[in-house]
Amino acid sequence: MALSTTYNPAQTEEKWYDLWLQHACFRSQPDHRPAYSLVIPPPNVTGVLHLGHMLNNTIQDVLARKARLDGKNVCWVPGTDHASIATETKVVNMLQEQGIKKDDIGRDEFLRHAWAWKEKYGGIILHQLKKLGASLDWEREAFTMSPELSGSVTDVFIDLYHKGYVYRGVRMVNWDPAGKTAVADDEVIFKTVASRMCHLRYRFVDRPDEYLVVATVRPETIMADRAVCVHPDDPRYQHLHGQMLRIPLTGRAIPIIADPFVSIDFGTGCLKVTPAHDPNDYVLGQKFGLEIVDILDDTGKINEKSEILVGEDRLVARKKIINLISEAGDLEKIEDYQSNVGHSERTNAVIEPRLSMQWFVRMDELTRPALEDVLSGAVRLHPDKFMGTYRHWMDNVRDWCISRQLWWGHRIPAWYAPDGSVWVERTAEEAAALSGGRWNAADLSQDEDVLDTWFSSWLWPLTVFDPEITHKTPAEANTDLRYYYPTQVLVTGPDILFFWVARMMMAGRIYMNQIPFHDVYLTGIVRDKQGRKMSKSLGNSPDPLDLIERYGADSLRMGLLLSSPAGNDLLYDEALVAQGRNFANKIWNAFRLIKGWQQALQDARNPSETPSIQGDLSDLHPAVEWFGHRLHQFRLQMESDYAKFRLSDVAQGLYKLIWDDFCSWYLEMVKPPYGSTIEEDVLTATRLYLDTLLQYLHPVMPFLTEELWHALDPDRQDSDFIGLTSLPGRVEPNLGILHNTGQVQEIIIQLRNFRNERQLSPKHPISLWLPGTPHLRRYSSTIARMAGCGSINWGKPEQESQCIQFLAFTDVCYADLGLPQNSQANRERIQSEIEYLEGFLVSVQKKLSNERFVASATEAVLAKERQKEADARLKLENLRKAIS
RNA sequence: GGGCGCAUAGCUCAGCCGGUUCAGAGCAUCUGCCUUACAAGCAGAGGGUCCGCGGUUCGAAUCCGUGUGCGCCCA
Repeated sequence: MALSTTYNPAQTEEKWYDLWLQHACFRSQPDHRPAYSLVIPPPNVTGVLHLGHMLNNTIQDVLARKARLDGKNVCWVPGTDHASIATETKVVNMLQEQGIKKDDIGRDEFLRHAWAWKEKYGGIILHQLKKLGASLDWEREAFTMSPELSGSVTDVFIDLYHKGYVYRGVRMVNWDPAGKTAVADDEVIFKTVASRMCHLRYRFVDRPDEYLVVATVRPETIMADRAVCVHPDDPRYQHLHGQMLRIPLTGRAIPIIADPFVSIDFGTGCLKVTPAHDPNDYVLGQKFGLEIVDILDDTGKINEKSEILVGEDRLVARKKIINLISEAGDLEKIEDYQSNVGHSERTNAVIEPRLSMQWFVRMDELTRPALEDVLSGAVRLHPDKFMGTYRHWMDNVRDWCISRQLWWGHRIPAWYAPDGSVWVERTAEEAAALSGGRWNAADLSQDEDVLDTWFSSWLWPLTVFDPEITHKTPAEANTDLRYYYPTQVLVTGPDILFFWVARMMMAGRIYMNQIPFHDVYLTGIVRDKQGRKMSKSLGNSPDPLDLIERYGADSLRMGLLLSSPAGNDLLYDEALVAQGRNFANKIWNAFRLIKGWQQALQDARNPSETPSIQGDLSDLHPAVEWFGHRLHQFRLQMESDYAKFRLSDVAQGLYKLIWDDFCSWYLEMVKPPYGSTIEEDVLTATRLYLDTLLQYLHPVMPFLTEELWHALDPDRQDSDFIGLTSLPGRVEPNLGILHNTGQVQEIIIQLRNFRNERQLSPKHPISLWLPGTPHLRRYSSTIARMAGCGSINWGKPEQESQCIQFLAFTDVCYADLGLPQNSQANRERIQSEIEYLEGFLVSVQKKLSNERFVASATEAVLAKERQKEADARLKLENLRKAIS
């Protein structure tokens, strides 16, 4: 059977994923093994699969598969998020295309449409992750609005209400006049917009010829002004405190107040205070007991309280009022101005700060443990540079507005009686009961609003395991939750560190009195080569499924991982995926080579049945012994990288271990001379090494490794899986052996270099003189073959002047290139090396003779310096001997 | 305006507790190779005043201050 020279991922990937599912490889149930659990950040049901998902889920899959190889009971929970506002917008738009308006069909009918939409499109993005190889436990798939999870959201609202954490109050919220809903702070996008700064004259009540000039970009709100504020230290206005001004047009009298909030040098130093329409003004209003007058309705139109321009949209009113003020002679001037204006993430409407009755969660007490868990290291952020930002946010957190004027979501379980009293319970009946018989269920009407989506997803790591935990004590948690909680690690983006991660920590403390995860791995954002975010409108986002089809999932995973240290943005370039593909191909060809050796051996005689090495390892090719220790050494490094979540280093390490150490060195070293077959024990060792490499690589490239692991040993059945094997124990490498082979490599590299410099053909024979150390003698035929040496001799050549000398570590070697030797040039080369070493030696000795250095440096540093000194001395001695 | 972070080879980055055989990796570039696994490959090479300035230190890419530039979050 001739194997293709290139690896074909398409043929293998689907086969293995199906087999993995058939044999429930990713299924997890509590047992005696240690648990390793992680919950997927649930993608929105409206989401479109993009490279960010690929990166995020590759990382999770790598961690999950590595934990399986470590013998852990791995449970990776899949699921989706109902994404209240995004989904509602989508469904509204869909209905609009059919000529249906949300308000015409009513809540129940609308929700029927929404559920139908969710059933049709909701799971697509999640299940596309199968193509990536994601080892999720599909039997645990969850949805934030499933009956079970919805029940817990309602419970939490009721519970926190009765505990006093949830309250209803008038607050300044971000009002989206197009969506007619309050939106959260994080759903507001600030854009720089060209606007106009209007300087208006506010005339004094008792002397209409005099006025103060107030600068504002929102002249349409002057009717709601209730004061003009100046800085108490501003000398221009100090004598005016307490005097009265008239608002232009309406003529209403308002006081001049003084507060240090106002910046003296901004505008004219006079700030109009509009408590109903600006968050800062609201605070001032509270402080000074100002009346709150809201002149906008919920669609952003001016209402009757304004007295003028009633019914106009606020943006239209702004233009009109400028003319009116100008006609009244109260317009001082207009300047162009750049202002930051909040826009709704969903509708793009200009956000209005607006006072309204909303539900809130009091945050002060809840943030404290969530902050302490991070500061104490109970929850570790990777990379930890985000701790500063995290702390700042937690120290300045405001109460959380959790009500949304939408239908798609968890409806707030609050019931209003005709007298306006509120009863918070699951059903109208329970609410009536709570009222102590004052009201019947029929008297009560439920709150029209739904809860913020984060108010459900903050329960995610709890309720995917036990949806009833919210009305139980931690000790009463079900087996799953007790076994899997806290989860090991959460992989998500830093942009939702607060909105989601911090809140999960709060919920975890409340309901399990435990952190929800030990580690938080924050991924970067995938950007294009120019550093721009991937976006649909730019069209710079490649289709991940198309990439998988063309390059294979393994290649995509490897490519993404190679270039994405934790927390750093990833500048995506298709060349990365191609690099992954080339790597897959490299391994494939290494496999072909070994398979070829095996075939040749089989043709010659029957290979042994059991893959175990018969003789003493040291009798075999020295490279066999070396690579074993190289694997041990790598293993320790890999474990340390995993422990520090340095997955990019894991991937890079594997890349170099396989490409350089295994393919370029090991396989070339043990390659049998042309025409002869390989030694059986060497072949066996090589197959075992490849087996181990496949195991190490499996978390990163699951499909390829599964395929080759089976192909390498025909005894393996379709029901055996590399992902279910266990990594071997860790062994300390023998550094002496690694050092010795390193010297061999050094010699070969130097000779290749001489050859390249002089443009000598690989066939051009070189004679070599090496120190007769045992390891060099064992490697002599290998060196001869790999460096293209006709002969290898020991010691010093007789015809020294014919040769060039070079250092391999501390030993001097001689090579006769068979060319007329320019001994002068050679001498100079050695001489300059000696000079460098002498300089180096002096600097080391200076250090070692410096009392302050010896006194303050650690023992390890001192030992290192002494070793440097000894090495340099030895080299110098050898070099001087060589040219004397 | 406030807070946080970043600035190392053409590009993307690594350099942990300060110690000079550590200035490194991958990619890209250049040179030579169709060498019996792989041209999606093989063998080599070049390339950096570690953003500027000042300080601490026996010693600074690494610590401190400051300036500049960039990014993110908040107002």
